[in-house]
Amino acid sequence: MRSTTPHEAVPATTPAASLVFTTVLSHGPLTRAEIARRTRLSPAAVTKAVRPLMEVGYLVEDVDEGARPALGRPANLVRVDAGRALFIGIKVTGDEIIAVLADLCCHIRVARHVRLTDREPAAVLPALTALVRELLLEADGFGVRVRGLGLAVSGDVDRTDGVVRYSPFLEWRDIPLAEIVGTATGLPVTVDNDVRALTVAEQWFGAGVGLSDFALVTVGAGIGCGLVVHGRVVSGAHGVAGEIGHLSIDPLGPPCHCGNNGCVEAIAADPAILRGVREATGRPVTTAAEALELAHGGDPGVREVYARAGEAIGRAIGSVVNVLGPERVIISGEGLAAYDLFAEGIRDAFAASAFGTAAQCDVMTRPLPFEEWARGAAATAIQSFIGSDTR
Amino acid sequence: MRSTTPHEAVPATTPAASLVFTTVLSHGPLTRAEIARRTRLSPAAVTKAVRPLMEVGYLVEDVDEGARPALGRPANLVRVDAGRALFIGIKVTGDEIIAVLADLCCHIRVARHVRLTDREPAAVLPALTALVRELLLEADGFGVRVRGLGLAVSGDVDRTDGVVRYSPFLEWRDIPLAEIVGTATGLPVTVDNDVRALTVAEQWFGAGVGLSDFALVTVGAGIGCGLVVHGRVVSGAHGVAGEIGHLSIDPLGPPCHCGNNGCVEAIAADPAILRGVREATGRPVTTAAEALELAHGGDPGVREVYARAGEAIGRAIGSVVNVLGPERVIISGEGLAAYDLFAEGIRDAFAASAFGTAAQCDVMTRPLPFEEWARGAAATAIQSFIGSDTR
DNA sequence: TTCTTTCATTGACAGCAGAAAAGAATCACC
DNA sequence: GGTGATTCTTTTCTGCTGTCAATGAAAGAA
Repeated sequence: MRSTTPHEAVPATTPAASLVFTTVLSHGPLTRAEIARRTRLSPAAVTKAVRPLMEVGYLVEDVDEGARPALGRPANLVRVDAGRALFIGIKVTGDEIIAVLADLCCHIRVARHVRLTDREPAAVLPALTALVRELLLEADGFGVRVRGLGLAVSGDVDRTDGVVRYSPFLEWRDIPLAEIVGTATGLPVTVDNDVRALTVAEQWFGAGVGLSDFALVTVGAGIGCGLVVHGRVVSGAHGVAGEIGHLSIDPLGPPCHCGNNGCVEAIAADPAILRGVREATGRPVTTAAEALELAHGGDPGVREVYARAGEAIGRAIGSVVNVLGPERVIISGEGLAAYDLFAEGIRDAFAASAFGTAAQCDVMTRPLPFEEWARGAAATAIQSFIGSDTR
Repeated sequence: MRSTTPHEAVPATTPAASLVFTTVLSHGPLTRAEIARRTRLSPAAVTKAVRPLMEVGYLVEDVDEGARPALGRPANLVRVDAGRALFIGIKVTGDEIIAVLADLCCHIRVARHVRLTDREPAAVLPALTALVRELLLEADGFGVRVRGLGLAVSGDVDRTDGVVRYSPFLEWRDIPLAEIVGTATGLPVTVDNDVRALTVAEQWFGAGVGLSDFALVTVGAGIGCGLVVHGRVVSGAHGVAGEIGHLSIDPLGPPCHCGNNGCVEAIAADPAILRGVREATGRPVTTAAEALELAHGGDPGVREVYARAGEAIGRAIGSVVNVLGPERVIISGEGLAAYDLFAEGIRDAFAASAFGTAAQCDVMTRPLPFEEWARGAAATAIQSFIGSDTR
């Protein structure tokens, strides 16, 4: 969360103001009285927090007369003026850069992406800054300033100083990304791990709103997991957390690149599924779409591969639930396209492995458009802009 | 954390005072300047927080002139007057009650235990209150008041309202323990799960001091795990967390009473080890001590049983470390008596299953005297007395 | 002795949030 | 159409907390 340039008009200066702002941001239009109840602040404190935020335009009175009480004076709704500020979110993968321009409510206004031929920082960074400049022009078109830039990178990322410690896909080591991009663009930059960024988006604007403990499981090229405990995203003492992809499910299972056998990723990630499908059918299947087609065509061997994958995911979720007891698990990721094939395996394996009341945990799915990763990056920028406490 | 009676002289009334007090409590004698640095309060704030605490006697000036700076005015050390308050901690198991009288620094002054013949609440509660009265008399002997009573019970315990939801060992359901014992004894009562209580003790007075993320793994009749994330003990949305005993290590492993196969508890808990030893030797071994003797006698089959158990524990720890990335894992519990037999299995399995930098996690052991569980209960009472923020 | 360094305290001050009360806007009822 | 009840919102006042800046205190160094 390094800000390379000071931003002039931070919406929330005091803890109470920040609390009020984030409450309105996450819980839609609210009356002042409702804000007071939710935040446990006094009504007076809410009034005093809301006023300056309205003066600078981040909050507005909602004209819509939605919920009036059965009795008494009608309440005035307060909501965030989404268009008051814009943010850029960027996800850098090994072969492309996805960028979005998002508003204060993290709604995507513009999405762009460019393919990469070279993953060297020297090649990626110019493409990245060019993309940022493009989106800054778009923002000018809206007549709104961009107040922050969030970057999401897979791997070991130190969010506090904005350094990419090691990203296996990009083959980057110790790149001070926040500093580089900050000086190149003049924007306040946040850098975070991609799954954590997605978790932030879910926590503030998605299915994690209002929950203090939940897990986000992503299924796709890899198996990832973002965790929110006590209302805060878990980073781990050494920058690693949520590594459920390398939970070992079956000591006799297929070998994993990590050196173990039967890791979730070695059973349920795209490459593992493709290999399974090739072995089952003998055909040279190379894309997830092809494999999916075969499965939906009814090939029992292929369906069995997906069923096993679902079971592995379900057991991994069961492990997370047993360890942390979250309120909800959100399953997302590109692999969700095959969810109908996973579903039964996940459900059964989860039910079998979750212990006691932990099984009451709500397991749900959530589709993930490809710009969602970049939206997660934008969410971290918004979070930083608001000055929320992420210690 | 229900207090049934208000306590008259809470040491810390303001957040800053509570912070200062807990800092001094955990980090031994400190100079005011050092407190200011650690808490990031201003020196003035420290002075103003310390004074009232000294006036009521919870903090005292330490006469020992320990660390004087190389230059400048020598610093005065401040420390907690351990003897200024006493607390009772009680662990209730299926067949006995263990109780300790502990001072403010959670040092045990007196320990008692009584055996139980009946685990019905109607039989246990009178024995419990009698034990409390005994310890209150002991406290009178010290001339110090008992300021709180902590109870630790295994199973699903709601610490916020002090209700035992379900304790399998005791066969208790929905017992409002805090209320009952509070009215019977007139003391402020806290009730918590036993492993969480032990975790609190470790966090405040043990190997977890100063760490914001660590795990405590207990090995014995069962396999338990207490977690501290973001500086707070994890309770789980449904009151269940740290259930690593039912992580499934091997789908083909021995059946577990939870319905799954190959749970850690079905491999590494005392009953599983005893069964394994019986199968390996054909002898009617019924106690952990006997099994241990056979193993130390060199029986290779028995040693193999312990080695497998160690491996299961190591893999469970690996799972926790992969998911949460704690700074440290503390292994404790009665089963530690066999640690020499577990050690290699734990070490190897942990090293194999921990992914990436998570493997840097410090895994250590800590012996656990039988009163330690009761000490944990006392720690929760101290925490509640101090008014620490455990939300 | 005088300066430097560090620790500790003091008093003034600013800011935040709560309490209480007043004002505002509506409905229900007579 | 008044009047009262009810709920939302704001205002004013007040207390508390923690920071700031200045001061005092206690050593060693020059």
